[in-house]
Amino acid sequence: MSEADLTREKIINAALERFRHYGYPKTTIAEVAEDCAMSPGNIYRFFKGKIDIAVEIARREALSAVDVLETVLACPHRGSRQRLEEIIFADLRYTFHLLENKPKTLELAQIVINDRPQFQIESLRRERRIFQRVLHEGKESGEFAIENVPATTIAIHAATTKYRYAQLFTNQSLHDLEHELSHVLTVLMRGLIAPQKGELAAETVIPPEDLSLTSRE
Amino acid sequence: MSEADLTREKIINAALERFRHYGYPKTTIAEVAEDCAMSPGNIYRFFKGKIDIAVEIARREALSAVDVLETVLACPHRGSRQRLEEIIFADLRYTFHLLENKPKTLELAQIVINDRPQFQIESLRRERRIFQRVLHEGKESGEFAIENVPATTIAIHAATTKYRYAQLFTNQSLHDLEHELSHVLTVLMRGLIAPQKGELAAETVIPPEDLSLTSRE
DNA sequence: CAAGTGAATATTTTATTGATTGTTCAGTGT
DNA sequence: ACACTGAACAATCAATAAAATATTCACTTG
Repeated sequence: MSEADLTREKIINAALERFRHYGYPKTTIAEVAEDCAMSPGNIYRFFKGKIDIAVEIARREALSAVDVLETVLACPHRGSRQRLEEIIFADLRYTFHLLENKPKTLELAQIVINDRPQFQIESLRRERRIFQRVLHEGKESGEFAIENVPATTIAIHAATTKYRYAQLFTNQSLHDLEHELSHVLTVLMRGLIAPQKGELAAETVIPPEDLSLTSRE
Repeated sequence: MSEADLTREKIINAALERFRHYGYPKTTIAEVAEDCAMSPGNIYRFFKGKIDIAVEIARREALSAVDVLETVLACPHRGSRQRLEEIIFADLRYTFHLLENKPKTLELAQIVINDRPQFQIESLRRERRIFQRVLHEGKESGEFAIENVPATTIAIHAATTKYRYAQLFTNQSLHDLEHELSHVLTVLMRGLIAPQKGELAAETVIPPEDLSLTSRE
């Protein structure tokens, strides 16, 4: 990593700390510069403006959120249904805890999206790509009866909107949301699973929470 | 209707006009009173405060929204699937046009919900009750294979959250949303419909818009 | 010349204050 | 007793002045 890149990282980390503690608006460039033992002006050799530091931080947060889902995806599983369900539950739990433990993260994301609407669109697209992998694999294995994988991916993603950053929509408890989601998934899965001579697919069971995925500190 | 009730109605209508034109915050009690040819003080014999006038107006709006869905429900239909789908599409279209044509209505609703969170909970509950009627009837007729009607009602309602006041979540066009919703409904309906020896239920077709339901002026 | 400074400037935020508005209530007329 | 008034008071808002901050840039430094 070049010298310049290291300086850039130093700035990002200093800003991250400040944003987490005091929030984006109350963090000044002068403070970040001081934390990095440099002058305010020098920040601008690495970032076009204050908002661009926030964009970079939010971009990394979004990528690490997708990483959590990828980790779930990588776990050995019995079938596509279970994989898909665990990913959606992981999404609910990860975003729920995020808003509970690091409320400034949401504030930052909203500020970034306000300035760069494209940011949200791309984050959603990345997430859908993971869903699509599972749906595709489920279709190949014959577990899912899907005619149009991209359209169905969008459908599953849209139908579970309420369970991403759920606190934005409702003040239900996580426990409540998990129960509700299990009912949603029961219907969705019955709609996806290849019909077996008159038998109804089983109800969704709430998977145990994998605490190793929860972001701590 | 008693004399007092008539005065109350006069106040509500005057306030409604003002709220629609100028919004809640920029409407003063003095103005509403003047429109009613009475003194500001007299308003308070009929409403505890300014916010309570807004609550009453929002309550009526919410009831008339449910009425629209009831109207759809009352139309003669071939089956429960079609009824349910038309209700959900009507919901999307009605709320979409509402936010497009009467943006002050949303502002008012948000102000009311902010002060009276219970208001939203009850509105959602009223809507779910309509869904539940259709699900129940579909179960009785054998068209739907549902074990737990209340839980499934909650599931269908939650899965279609994105299509109520959609502009709050996305800036997709109505046309886009209708397409997306048709995919969501395809999966949901396959999950609801009693399985028929290995046959996949048909894809959802976007129903024609019934313009008589659109709120005009 | 690459890395950085810090004072100057433009923009945004915050604090202050005067004006407006929501609400109350003693009082008027019926 | 009832329907209502309008002035008084408290709470809120809007305008603006003051302060803080983001950003630029001419200028060191190594």
